[in-house]
Amino acid sequence: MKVDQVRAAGRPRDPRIEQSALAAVRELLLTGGYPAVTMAAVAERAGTTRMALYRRWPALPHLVHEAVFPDELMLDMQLGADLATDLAGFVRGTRDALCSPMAAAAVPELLAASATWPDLHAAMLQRFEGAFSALDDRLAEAIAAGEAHPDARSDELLQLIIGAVISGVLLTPDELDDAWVDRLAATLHRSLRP
Amino acid sequence: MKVDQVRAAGRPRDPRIEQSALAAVRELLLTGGYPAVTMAAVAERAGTTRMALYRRWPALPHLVHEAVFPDELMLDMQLGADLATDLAGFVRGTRDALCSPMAAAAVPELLAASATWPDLHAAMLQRFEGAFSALDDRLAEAIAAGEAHPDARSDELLQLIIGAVISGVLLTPDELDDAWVDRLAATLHRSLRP
DNA sequence: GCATTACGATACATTTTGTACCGTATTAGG
DNA sequence: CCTAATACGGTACAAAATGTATCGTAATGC
Repeated sequence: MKVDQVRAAGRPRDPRIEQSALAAVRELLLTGGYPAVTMAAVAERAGTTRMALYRRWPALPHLVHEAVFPDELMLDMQLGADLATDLAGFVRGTRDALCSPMAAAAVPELLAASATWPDLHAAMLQRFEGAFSALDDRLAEAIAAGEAHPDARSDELLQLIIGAVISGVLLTPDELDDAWVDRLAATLHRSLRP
Repeated sequence: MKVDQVRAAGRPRDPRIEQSALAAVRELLLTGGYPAVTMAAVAERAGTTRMALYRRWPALPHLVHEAVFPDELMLDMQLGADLATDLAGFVRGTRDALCSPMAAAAVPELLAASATWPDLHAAMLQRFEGAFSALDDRLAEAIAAGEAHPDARSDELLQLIIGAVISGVLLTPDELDDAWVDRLAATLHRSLRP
């Protein structure tokens, strides 16, 4: 999958700087929230300079995004149960990914920054690709089994799940407990009935 | 409703400054997006100084919020039809309020700023109070008429509507047409069936 | 008249960003 | 070995934005 990069001439980048910078962002997010994350603060805590950061990321939101969402989302879901259980798993995974203290501190600013940097917008969407295809497969399976009505759309379902989590974390962040997850999953399940 | 303010001593504030400042924010939002809205730019376009703005609003997001959402939301909904139609009206009104060019430019930044200013968070929630109580009444009516199942919750329904619109405007802002509204309303209607 | 507040204008410190150097270090390739 | 290319740390600088302060003047209530 990963192509061999053409070995660039000149001194190679120190790989430890990238790791220490990402770690510094995570620590700053948890201790001081997004306002504490500045290029200067990250560089100082990572033991390097702002120039080394500008070489690696075009702007602060890209660095924050990579620190908070280094991989695809919701890889730990256990699908294969009945539809209601799998839906609850999707909702729980989405909530856990977007409502952790670190994500809650970063997500609103990342969403706002997406208006300025379209590539950041695309990068955030890309993190949901795996979840989306899994949801798409699971919904097709449910439709084939007669457990969901044929007009149900996985993109609309994903939009409802993500939207409920986002509006929840933005508007009522203290109420997103497991009972909330189960209620939302039950509602979505009802919306899929044939 | 409005209490007579105790007439403060000293020179009264020029009411035209407040109006011209709010108008300046709206113009700047439409022409240059949120990055173009700064205290200096607003003051210059409004024909006043930054000091006059700082006297009226504690920070820029409060000024933007008042410019974009001066009143309660969705006062133009026509309820009283069947549940499916009224749900579509709710969804359409929410979409129109949050997806206008001005709102789309301001909402993400306002949501991010809510983390810093809790009063801004409360002010945004307050704009939905009228819509929430209307939705609450309409849902209670539907439950009484047997059109919705008794466990349906209006707060969860509102969260789904707002969330779908927000995730839509953040993730796929070009697909929120009337067909999208109708599909979402139909899905929500299905989720409410007894 | 006096106290109080608003206004326009200006000034100042602070923070953050983005860019630009400099000398030094590390690598690839001739 | 020598050169080109790039990274690194350190520093410097300009620009923008925020927040606070000051000054003389204007408007209002008591």
